[in-house]
Amino acid sequence: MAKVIYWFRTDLRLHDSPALAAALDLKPDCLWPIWTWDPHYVYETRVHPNRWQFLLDCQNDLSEGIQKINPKSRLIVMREAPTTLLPKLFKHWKVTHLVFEKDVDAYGRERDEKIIEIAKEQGVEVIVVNGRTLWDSDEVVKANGNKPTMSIKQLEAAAEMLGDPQKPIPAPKKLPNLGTLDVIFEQNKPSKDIFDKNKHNRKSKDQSYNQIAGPENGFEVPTLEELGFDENSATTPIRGGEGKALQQLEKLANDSKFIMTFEKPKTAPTQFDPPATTQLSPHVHFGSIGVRKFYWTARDIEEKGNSSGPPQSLTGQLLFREMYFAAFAKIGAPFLRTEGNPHCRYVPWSLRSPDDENKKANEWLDKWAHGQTGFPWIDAAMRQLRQEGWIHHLARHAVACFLTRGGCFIAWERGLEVFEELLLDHEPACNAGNWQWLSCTAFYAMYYRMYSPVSFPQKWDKNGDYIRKYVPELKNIPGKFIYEPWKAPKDQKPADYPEPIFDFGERRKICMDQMKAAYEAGKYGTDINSYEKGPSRKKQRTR
DNA sequence: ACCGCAGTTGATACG
DNA sequence: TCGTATCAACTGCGG
Repeated sequence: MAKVIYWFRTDLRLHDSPALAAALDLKPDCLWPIWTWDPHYVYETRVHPNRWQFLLDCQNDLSEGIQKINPKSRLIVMREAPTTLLPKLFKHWKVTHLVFEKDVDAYGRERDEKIIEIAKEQGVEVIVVNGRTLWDSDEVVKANGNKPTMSIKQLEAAAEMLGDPQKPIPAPKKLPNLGTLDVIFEQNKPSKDIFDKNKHNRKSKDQSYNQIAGPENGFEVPTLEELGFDENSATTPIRGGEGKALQQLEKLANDSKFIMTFEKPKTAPTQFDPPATTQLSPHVHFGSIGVRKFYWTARDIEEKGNSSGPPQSLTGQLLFREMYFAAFAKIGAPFLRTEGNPHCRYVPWSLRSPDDENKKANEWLDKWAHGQTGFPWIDAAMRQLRQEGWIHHLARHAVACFLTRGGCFIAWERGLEVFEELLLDHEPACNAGNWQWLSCTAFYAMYYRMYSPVSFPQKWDKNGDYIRKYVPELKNIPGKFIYEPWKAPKDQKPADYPEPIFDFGERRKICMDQMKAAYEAGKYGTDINSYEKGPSRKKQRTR
């Protein structure tokens, strides 16, 4: 008689879930679909209200989806950290099995190892199933000679060895009833001195831990109000939920021309109505779309036509995600920073530490983060990001290059933190990997290829319609000045738009020279304690 | 080993 | 006003 907890994390869906299928294979007597409301996410991760809203959408939709299959079940949200909560549930609810989807995120792995150990002690069987990625990232690493995948070629070669990803499976038709929901134990509240990284976004104190089963005592999904956010704080039109995700995917599947001709570098970052790419990334992050479902939908159509294929095609984009997951899986927590990361080049950026008191650099960072640099293309992208939680991939390239090697020369980790807060699709592996790519510290090396904040966007948007939408101060400026308003004559220059923070041409040269010097020094994140005088990595390397 | 090539660019010169 | 060639000059990869 199996009594099973299915632990939902970043797999907020019923379709294409090999882990949920494994739980149902146990033919459970009862099954608890549980979400643990973890202080690590609530306080220790930067999350904008836009992303909270998306997550709550996903949870509400999932709970409804479960109830549609079995009206006597629903998503059970319990407000406590999993490492203290699950052992109590095991004991008091007489749980026999715990099932969840595999996670290779540095925090996730540590959390899951603890849980697995405790479960073993209590005689609870744990079943972990790969589902978040197309291939188990640990298997990818093994197939890559036990090394992190640092190029798309390496990922493709490893994937070739592992064979095609599994085909997606349909949602279950039946779900078991819930077991007991008696809470005959104390709630462990988050420590009082835990640092709340989201305090600046809250109107009032977070109330989500008041009761373990929520304010209605029904294990319900929390609300933005409970989290202390103003009701108008979620400004994005992009909403979550498996239902929405499947609709979006179906629309995509019916547009085979879009899929067959898709080449990421050719899509326009300035296009906004509708955007030039699928906007499925937040669903991929929260698991409201299954990555296998997405992959096979795209691949079947790519193969029927004359698609360019990976890496530029739609499936290619998912392969980049696999590459970053496998790199993170192997490198672990140091992948999220330069320090201690043997694969990340050391560059003497400004603000290498968040407490660095470089006044000018801090001012530039702040203006960059809030879309006030005086470069309309950069500001438009950063304002769209803050407002909507999503910008096109190439816009991310442009603003990331601008903050790091192509303008401000500020440490990529400072930009990563801003993206962590604002992106709906924030995925630690992809975010860190892309910041390393754009700052030319790993994955990519052509630092002399620099995005111009003036000429790059003009390839797609000569008139600057994108700027006019997101930087309303410039709505009526003539097209020939829209990317360079500082060149406009006084009477045509809007008074409420800032002057540029620097002369881009000058900064371009300074950054390029510094990057050249950093490449010649050849030091990496593991040289960080000795980088002023330590031996050059270039000379040590035997290749 | 060595060589040539290609990779999510920009500025300029040319017909 | 275009499209295209060229240079700048790093790595990983394949022949």
